Amino acid sequence: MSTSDRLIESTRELLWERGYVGTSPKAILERAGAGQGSMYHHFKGKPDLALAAIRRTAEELRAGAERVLGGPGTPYERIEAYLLRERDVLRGCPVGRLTMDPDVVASEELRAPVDETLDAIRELIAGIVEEGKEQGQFAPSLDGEEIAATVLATVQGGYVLARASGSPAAFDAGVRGLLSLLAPR
Amino acid sequence: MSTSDRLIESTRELLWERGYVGTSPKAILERAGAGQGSMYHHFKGKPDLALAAIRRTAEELRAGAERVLGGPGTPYERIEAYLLRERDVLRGCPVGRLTMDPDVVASEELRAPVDETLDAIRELIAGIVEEGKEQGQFAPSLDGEEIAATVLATVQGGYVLARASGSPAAFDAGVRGLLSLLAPR
DNA sequence: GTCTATATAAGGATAGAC
DNA sequence: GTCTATCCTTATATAGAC
Repeated sequence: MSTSDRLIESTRELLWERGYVGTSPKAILERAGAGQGSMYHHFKGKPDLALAAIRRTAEELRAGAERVLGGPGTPYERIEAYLLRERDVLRGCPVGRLTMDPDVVASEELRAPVDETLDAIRELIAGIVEEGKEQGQFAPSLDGEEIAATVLATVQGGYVLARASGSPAAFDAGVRGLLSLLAPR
Repeated sequence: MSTSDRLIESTRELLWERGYVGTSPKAILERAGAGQGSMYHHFKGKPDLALAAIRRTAEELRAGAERVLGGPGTPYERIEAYLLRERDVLRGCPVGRLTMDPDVVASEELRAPVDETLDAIRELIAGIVEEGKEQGQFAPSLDGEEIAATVLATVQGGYVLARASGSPAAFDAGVRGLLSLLAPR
């Protein structure tokens, strides 16, 4: 792995663990085993490196979600698979957590990949819900976009509850509750 | 307002805006219009002051939620009132956001009020759902604890989606989606 | 109780040698 | 491309005057 790659990977880890504000160039360099010079040679500075890291993380998250949501099964089963997917619950969402970072939200550039990723996943789910409505699996009264927002929010909020309590139980409970509401009878 | 109170209030604001990691004593002092000495006279340091601020914020949030959830109406109506309650969506939840703060989660003391508050609200909602089941307003197959987690998660995750997109729309969509799933027919 | 030094470390970046 | 040296600012805390 190139030095540039190691820098990006270290930044990704730290952004996930400590967020943008809580991540210092020094910590990144130590984790990557690189010196100051390397970082400022490959990147303009902390925001530039963070942008590269965020883009890579966002891309990965999106690809994973597309894989699960695009899998086999009925619309309900695909949403179920997404919700029950294996997750490192207590670590939270590496993309969603960035929305609590004031400097990320304040930067049009840093926020863009976060927004686009969550939006893309939302659209995917919305399409699946509409599909389920056509097939009679979901009530016609449901709105695809709204349910998609509910699904994503339950996941993102589940991380919050889990981290507050220090246990994944609350995340699982929220997901089960949502599935019980969505379940085709 | 006493100096001690001004320090706590300034800290509350900053914790909400920038989180624990992103809040410096210096910023607190400037906002409170106090000097270094005052802060270290009234509090042992940043963690101690933050604890006082978090406790006050948590207490307020809990009281507000209890007021809305304990209001008049059927179980569904009370949950609806909670979900549709006026919120400063783009600012996010002053308590929930702390779960993304590594230093808060790492501290048993700082995390406790966060956990207790969210848990208390969860229990309140769970009780209301059980009540609704008895009254036949909610399906007997629903689990109060699970639905409560879903409701809270939708709110907490709604903030994430809203902040990602820079608009409250996603929060509102998630809430409407959840209400459409919960709606007694 | 509050203020103004003062202190040590860390944050973030640049310069220039190799 | 990478390293070390250096720089200025901020973070967090202590000391001691008023």
